[in-house]
Amino acid sequence: MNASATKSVPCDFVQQSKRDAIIEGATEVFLANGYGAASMAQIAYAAGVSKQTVYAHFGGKDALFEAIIERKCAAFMLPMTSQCLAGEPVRVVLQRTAENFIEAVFSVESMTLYRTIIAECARFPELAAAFYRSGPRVAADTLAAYLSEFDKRGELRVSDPKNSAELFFSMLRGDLYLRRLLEVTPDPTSKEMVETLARVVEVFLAVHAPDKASPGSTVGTGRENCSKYPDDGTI
Amino acid sequence: MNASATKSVPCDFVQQSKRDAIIEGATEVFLANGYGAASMAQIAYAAGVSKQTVYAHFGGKDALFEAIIERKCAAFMLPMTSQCLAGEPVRVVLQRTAENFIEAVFSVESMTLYRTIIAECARFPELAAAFYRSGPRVAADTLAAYLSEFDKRGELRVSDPKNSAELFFSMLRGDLYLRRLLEVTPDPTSKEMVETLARVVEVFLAVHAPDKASPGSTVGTGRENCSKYPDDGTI
DNA sequence: GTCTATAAAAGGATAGAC
DNA sequence: GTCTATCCTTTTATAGAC
Repeated sequence: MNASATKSVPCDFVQQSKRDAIIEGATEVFLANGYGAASMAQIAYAAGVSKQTVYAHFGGKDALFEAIIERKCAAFMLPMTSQCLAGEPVRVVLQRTAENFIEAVFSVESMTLYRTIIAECARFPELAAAFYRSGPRVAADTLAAYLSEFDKRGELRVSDPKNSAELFFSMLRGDLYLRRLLEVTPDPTSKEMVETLARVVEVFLAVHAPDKASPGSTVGTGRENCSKYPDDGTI
Repeated sequence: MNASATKSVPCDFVQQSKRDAIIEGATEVFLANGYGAASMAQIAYAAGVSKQTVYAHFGGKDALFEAIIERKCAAFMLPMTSQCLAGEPVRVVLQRTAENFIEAVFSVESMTLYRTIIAECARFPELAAAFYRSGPRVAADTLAAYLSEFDKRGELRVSDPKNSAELFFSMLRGDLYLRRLLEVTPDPTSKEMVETLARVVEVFLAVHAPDKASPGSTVGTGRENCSKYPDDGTI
């Protein structure tokens, strides 16, 4: 009946639990500064707790970083997977997929997460793998499944759905993604992104039109001797 | 006549100068560990000099890092620019450009440089910009110039050479680049890269065939209402 | 110019009180 | 569980001898 319970927090406008506060603060600090430049003192301050509380909950800096990044990776593709496009016509599927992809991938938060993971992929290889699986991989697999359907129904000609899906997302990233990742001016405008998106959809549809040969098949028209390497299939 | 000269190095199998040794050692350590995890002591040891010598030559860690990365950026695109392709037929230009690009960009050294720059692009924004200008930008501009020529001669239909060049390199990077950047298994094989390269050239040629509408032009076939956003050209 | 030795600070992790 | 105070290591940067 009294307030002597060990786990209740009397003041309720603050964080529900210290643990959540730590997660929030650590996310902010790690994504802003990267792993190396983020200090435990800084994280504790941002969370409004003492350093020792951070250690009590997460053990150490490495474990905390892994928990934070894994959490972010899991939430990364929500905009992509929240919408079911089954039954929609080809163009709608491509357009919406592209929009969802851009929304998920071009956001400031995603770019920061991506930079952080790349920066630490030597020290935390498992995080990089988790990111790849929960992000680009699931996006490509999802689109590939749609493409297979369209191929079966004869609405597209897609001999290798996985490859074609990857091609779609590669085109979508394009130079805009690089510029945004490196924070190079001029930063891509919303107009540029919409134009790129539209062009990518058009190119993709043109390449996979049902009456054409699929890009997966080898087209043998004059491909001889263009390489500077010997013709043994390697580089 | 004696060895009292202040600048000569009697033993000639070692580095010609301490400065070169520092550059070499710092490059190695910075690219292996990143900016934060690299220590000046480590760099001095790798260079075979004392810490103070490093400070005497470069002033501090920041200035040393900038010098090292700028140097690497300048040398980054040598494989791409060392070969002149003027006068070659379309397919040869595309194939060679793609091979040179992959050679320059997929090398272990390039990937490491790229990771390091991304990791520090908040702290050293000018380095990121220098990388972009000396790498992706010059590659796209070079290809765009060739594409303009082919368009004039009627061998391709390229309404926006810059955009098409960027599309070409975007397709070329593709999922393979992402996997290599994140060091995700399975690492792309040489065979995969050659196949991707061939497919990209085919797709690019198909999309820019002289008898077809260029992907830059808006194709008005059924593009209405596919977006989930209002139709005002923004996201 | 180059080295050895040292100063000065910051960061990760822990001990012990409550 | 949480906090304050502290330990120990590492790191950047500099002083002074040769």
